[in-house]
Amino acid sequence: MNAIINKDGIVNLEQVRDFDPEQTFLCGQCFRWELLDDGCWNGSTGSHRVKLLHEGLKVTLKGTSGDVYNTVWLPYFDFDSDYSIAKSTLSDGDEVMALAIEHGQGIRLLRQEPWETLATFLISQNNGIPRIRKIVETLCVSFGERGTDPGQISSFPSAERIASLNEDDLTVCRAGYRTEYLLRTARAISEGEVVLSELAACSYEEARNRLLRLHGVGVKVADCTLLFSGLHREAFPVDRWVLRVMNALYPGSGADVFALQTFAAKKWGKLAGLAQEYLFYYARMKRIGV
DNA sequence: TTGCAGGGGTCAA
DNA sequence: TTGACCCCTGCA
Repeated sequence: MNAIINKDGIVNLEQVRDFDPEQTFLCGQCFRWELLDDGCWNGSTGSHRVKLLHEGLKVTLKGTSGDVYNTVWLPYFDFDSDYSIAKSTLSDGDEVMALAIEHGQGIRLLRQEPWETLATFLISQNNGIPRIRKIVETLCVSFGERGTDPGQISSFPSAERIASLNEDDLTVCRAGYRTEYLLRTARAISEGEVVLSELAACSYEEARNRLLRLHGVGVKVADCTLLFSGLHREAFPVDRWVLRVMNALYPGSGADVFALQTFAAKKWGKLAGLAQEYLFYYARMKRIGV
């Protein structure tokens, strides 16, 4: 992949393989990217915003710079990873997986900002996608930092910013009982009870155990946080969808979360999280397990 | 219009 | 292991 960096805030990427923004943004790992009328995707991570246009093997990023691309967007999109090796490893001797990869060939696992990922999946629990998007958007618009240019979106509020609020302030988000989880977790993070930047250096099990100390964070939210922030790609989040899908595609793989995660760890190891995304996307497209 | 079930979980008993 | 939790959406 080649990156051509212009001075006017535009980065042109050529020969971008294994990337389809629709598949990547709509496979359930993020909730803030939106498709605009001009065909661009508008999104953000941390305090950085960008517009993305995808045409064949070309990707154009607008509203950024060479430095920000190299330090923020390149790792965010996981563009420095070669997915072809992972794909051939996963599909070797596995027809189900080969088919799933064919359908979701452009999925990339993002490396999202850990706090934003944690907070978003805290909000996602027992909730539907449109409503998750609405709550996250209200949170950002109400408490994030606003971009200076017209059409730019608000950034995700920091843990410290949310920790400075109270439950009444957050009622505007209409998150219900999740408000308490968000507030308590934001306070715990800002007080250093769990240091998110240390999780990458921990083993997967240790990282997960640390997240589980947070009030409102269970196994599902912890695994989503570790997988979708790129901290531990072997995480295999199991929700009711995954449970149904796995039992439809791999009969006997497990009747509960623990059994399924054991199956996934044994079968896919460090690639378990990626395998899950291909299977999940495929199952949703084909309405398998519905 | 109203009522009800269910949603990509977690906590506490 | 089970019910409650907030609140929105879809459906009858």
